[in-house]
Order: sequence, then C-alpha cells, then structure tokens
Amino acid sequence: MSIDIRFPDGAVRQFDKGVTGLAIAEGISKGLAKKAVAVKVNGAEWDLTRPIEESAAFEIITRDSAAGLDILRHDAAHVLAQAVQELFPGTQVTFGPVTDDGFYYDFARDEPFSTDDFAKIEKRMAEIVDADLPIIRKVWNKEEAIAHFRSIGEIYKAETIDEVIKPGEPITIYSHGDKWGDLCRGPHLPSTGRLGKAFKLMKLAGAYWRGDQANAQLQRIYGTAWADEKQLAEHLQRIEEAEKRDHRKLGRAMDLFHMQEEGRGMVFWHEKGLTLWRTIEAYMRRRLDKAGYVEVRTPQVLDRVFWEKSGHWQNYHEHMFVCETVEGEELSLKPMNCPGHVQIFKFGQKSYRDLPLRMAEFGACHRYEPSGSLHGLMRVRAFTQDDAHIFCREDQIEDEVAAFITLANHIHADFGLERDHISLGTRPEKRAGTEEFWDMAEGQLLNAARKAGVEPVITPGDGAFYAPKLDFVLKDAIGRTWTCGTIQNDYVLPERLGAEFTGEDGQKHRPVMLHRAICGSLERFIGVLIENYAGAFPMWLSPVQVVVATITSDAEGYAHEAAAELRKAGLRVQVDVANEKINYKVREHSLAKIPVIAVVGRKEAEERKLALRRLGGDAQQVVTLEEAKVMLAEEALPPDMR
RNA sequence: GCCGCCAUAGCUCAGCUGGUAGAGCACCUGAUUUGUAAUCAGGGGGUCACAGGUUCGAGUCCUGUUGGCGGCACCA
Repeated sequence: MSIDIRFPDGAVRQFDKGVTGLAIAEGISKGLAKKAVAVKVNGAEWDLTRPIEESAAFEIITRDSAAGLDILRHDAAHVLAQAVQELFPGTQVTFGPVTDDGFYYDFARDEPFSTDDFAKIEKRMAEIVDADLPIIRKVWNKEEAIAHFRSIGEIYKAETIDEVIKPGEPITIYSHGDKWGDLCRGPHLPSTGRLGKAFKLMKLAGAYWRGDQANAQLQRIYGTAWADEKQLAEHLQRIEEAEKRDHRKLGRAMDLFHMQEEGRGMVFWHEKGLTLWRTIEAYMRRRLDKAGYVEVRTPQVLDRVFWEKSGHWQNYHEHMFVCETVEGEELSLKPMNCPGHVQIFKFGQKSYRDLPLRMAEFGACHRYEPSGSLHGLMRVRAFTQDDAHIFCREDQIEDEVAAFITLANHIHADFGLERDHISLGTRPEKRAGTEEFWDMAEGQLLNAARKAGVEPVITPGDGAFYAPKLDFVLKDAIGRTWTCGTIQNDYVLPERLGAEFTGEDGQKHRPVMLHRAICGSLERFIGVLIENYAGAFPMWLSPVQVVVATITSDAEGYAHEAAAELRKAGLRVQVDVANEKINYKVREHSLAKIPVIAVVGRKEAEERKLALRRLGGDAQQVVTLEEAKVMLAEEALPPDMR
C-alpha cells in the first residue's frame, strides 16, 4: 500500500504506508534529515518517528525555523526536568513551557535550589544529551495517567491531567528511554541527542502554581536554548548589550537622577535629568496646544470622601497614600487625575458646544505599588503622567480616538520610537457593565483604530475594569518592545461623578470620558528613552548639547566667550578648561555622550572659530563662531519646530 | 507582597579555609600648556548596609532588619 505525500512546493511523491517523517527527510538529503526536528502532517505538528498512515500534505520543520526552535526548547525543558529529578530526588515536575528565547520549568521541592546548582544540572543535561536517549511517544487514557502520576508522587501532574483533559480523551506521554516521562502534547525530537548543547540555565525565580498568588510557590528555572552554539553566543551578546543600556546604570553614570532607600520608588531628579524632563514637557505642551487641548492642574491631596465618591477608595484603598490630619480628617494623595478633571468639567454648565473638551494635566500621582514591583524609573510610586481626558458625546468618540492615534504616532516617531503594534485590551474577568456595553465599547475602539489606518492586535482580558483600551506598543533601537500610550473610552466615571452637558435638545446628557496618555508616566518614558538611545540622546533632548573644550589655557577666555554666544542661541553648553590634554577631554566627553565637542586652541581663539567634533565620528569641522551658532541652533531644534 | 540571590571607598570590583581593609577609575594638590578617545607625581577618603549572636579575635560564620537585583503576583 502506498500513500501520496504532498510537499510544500506542490510536488507529490509516493511512499509506503506507515512511512515516518524522518525516513522521508533522509530520502531527500542527509543534511535535511539532520536539521529536521519534526514534521507537519496536514498542518499538524508530528514527531519525526510517527508513522504516516494516509496521504497527506507534508512539511519538514527544521531546527533553525521558529517552529523548530520551539520544539527544541520544549525538549530542553524536558531534559532539564529529567536532570533535576535525577539530581534532586523527590522534586515534583509541574509545567515547563517555551518562552521567547528559551524555556523554563516549574518545580515543587521543599529545599530551595541555588544558582550554584546550575553547573551541576547543566552537566547532567549534557550527559542526557550524550546518552542520546530515544524519545518515545505513548498514548494513555486519562485514568491510567492520573493513577500513574499519583503512584509516583507527581501530584501536580495528576491534578493537571485531571482538570485539563476531558474524560475519555487520550493523552500523550513522552519518555526519554525508559528513564523519565512527562505529559506533553508534543511533538518532540526523536532522541535527546538531537537537542545539542546550545542551551544554558539563566536564572532562578519563584512562581505561583498556575500563576495564582493563593497557590503554592514553585521554583522556576529559566534557560535559553538555540539551534546552535553561534546563536546561543549571539543571544548572550544581546543580553550584555541590553545591560549596558540599563537606565539605572546610565542614570547614575550620566548624573540624571538617583533614588534612595528613604523614598522607595521615588525619584530625585538631578539637573541633567530634569533638563531632559523639561525638554520633553515643553515639547508635549506645544503638541497639545496645537491639538486643541487645554491644560489644568488639580489638587495633590483630597478628602477620603472624594475618593469614596469616585470609587477608588473601595477598589484601590490599599494602593493609596493615605494621611490623617491632627483634626482627624482622612486624606489621600491622588492616585490619578481623572476624578479631579471631572470636577473642573462639572464647574459651571457645559453645553454640547463645549465638546469635545480635551483637558490635559501633567499630573503628579502617587500609588503605593507593591515593593516587589518597583523597578528603576519603569515602575515607581510617585510619577507624572502626560494625562488628559477628552469629554465628548458618544458620536464623537471614534473621531477623537482616531485623531489621538495620529497624534500619538507623530509624537512617538519624534522620540525615535517605532510602533510595533497597537493592542486592543478587551473585557477583563472582573468588570463593570453588561456584555452589550462591552461589545459596543470594544467596537468603538476597533472602528476608531481602523479609521486611523491601524488594525489592532486583540489582547483578550487586558482592558480596565470599566473600559476597554488601546495600548501603543513601541519598538526600541534594539528591537525590544515597550508599551507607551493608551486610550480608554470610559462611560462609568462620568456617570458615577454626575458629569453632564446640555444637548441641542435642551436636555441633560452624559458625556463619555476618554482617558489618554502618550508618554504614560514621564519617569518611565525617560527610562525608555535612555535605554532606546543608550544614553546618546539626539541633540534636541541631550541635557548638554555642546562642550567647549580648550587645548591650552590661552584659549580659556575665548572658550567662555564662545560658550556664552552659543547659549544666547539657546544651546545648552558647558565649558571644559581643565588642565588636561585634548585627547583626554575628547575621550571624556565622548564617553559622556555629548553630541558636539567644540575644540578651541590658540588658532581658533585668534580666528574666532570653533573646531566641531560630533559624537560617533572623528571628523573636524572648523567654522566661525557665528556659523556655529546658526548651525548648531538649527540642529538642536525639537522635531516639531523644524 | 511571595521565592531566590546580593550588600566592602563616589563608581566598578578584589579580599583563600575567621587574625583588626586593597586595586583601578573618580576626587584634591603639584608639575606640565598640551591639536581630537586616558600626561606624570603626590595626597585624602571605608563604624566592610544596620542590629544582635558565636569566638581570644568577625568584612569573612549564625540570626534578624533594611535595601538592591532577578522572577512571580499586582499595575485603576
């Protein structure tokens, strides 16, 4: 009996019934068979060794493809689990999936693992690879599988099978030789030897069983795995590069900001960091002014009663900074600006003619974030949002959202951040409002995004409890993604706080509130910019734009004069008259990522010129002071003023 | 908040099995007046995070606290 095997290029060849993917691959070429990790049979991923019984569409998955790498990583997770269970008897396996760059496995064991164990575990993993154990797929029924895992003390596995698998449904178990087995959907490699050794254990972490804080905490071992050693080395290199960009390191080295233990999650902005901040804020203000926003400022601290009315006290009390006065009042620092903005909206009467009303605030908020979540500038307890609320009629929502997307796109691009995608966060499990409401609200955002020419990626359950949201996911210079910017269409808060306007019909109507931010928190945004540029900011953002450096002390007077002239042109300039050689100064200011070094020696002083040197190049450009003023001021112009 | 790891000079780090702290850079002083990625010499600087304990003796071992880091959970 023969069957037809159809290849991706359309060719059809005949094979004996029961042929394996591996045999087909070997028939094509030795090299292909070696690179193969699994096959696709009628679109489904199969083991290389699984017999194909019927005619089918066929495709070979190689280790250097994305799908192949995932299979490889899954095998690495299994090999890790086997190694751990052999070395640490009594350890239970739970769950070990693939990640973006590798895999992890969660173990249940009373004794903690230590990163010191990694070398030992990696050694055992290598031994398992060397042993080249055949990986065997077995099909069991649910009951025998549960009984088996219970009998060997694998309570978590038994529980998983019990809850995930429907009664009567067969399940697949993959075993490494006769030594070790795990429940798995597969496919897997034909033998452990094929995994190769381009893997490395990376870190150790706690993780809750099923991601739920109420459950037991397991020990997670993270690893990375690649098709070959070269890819692994490249990956480790990328990690090193990313570490060099760490905004916490650069923030200290560049004297931008610091934090200290008396104010966890609070930032001390140094002069240079605040210069960045002011530059960004001024830019944002110009953008908002042009986009028809008005700016307001609301109180930092408000009475508990106010937060009860807004509903925040009930929902987020434990995350609020609460204080009590000597007179016994209970107050809270504002955790967000929206309820304050509603108060301004409600002051006096609003007509449909006032809408859409775009109310912006660089609002400083405080939230008591869990200590374990704090992370440099990325997650802080005191932050300033580039916040705004657009009060509008329902029929204005789509246009407003679309216009916002366009505005945000411009702004993100001006900061050198590329858009990866926009995500639509839909109804979460814990939510207010009916299904009809969510259908409508999600539909509005989807339509608005399309109006702006964007097809959002749906992220199920990621919406706020009162509204769905669109999030901007940006890509930085080394391809990492960051979420900056969001918009939500909120019907709940205007209702709750009684905001209303008079419509054309003379009746009172409820406005909708669009919560929106483009940077998010300025703190975090600055953190993202630092990492994106690795500290080498474009001229308009750079805290110091030009350093005038002297070669000899004879040029000191002229250096100060030149700096003063450049400052008159609006540039941020420092003078370096230190008793050092010009080599030293060039090196120092290059490492400090100053965009322009203006060197002045005796010659420049006599001719009233500057020898300019740009960051990243070693070319010298000698121009007159007057020319430099015009040229550099032009270069330092923010993108919206060019 | 939870799990694990870590904490030595302003920064980066060394300090072996317990015997009262060291380097490089930075800083200060002096010499040098220099032409595009580190001039030379000298000097100051540390309750070894904090609090207990073990010991004749603790940076080193133990306990606790605080903070940092990596994850998990959380993120209106």
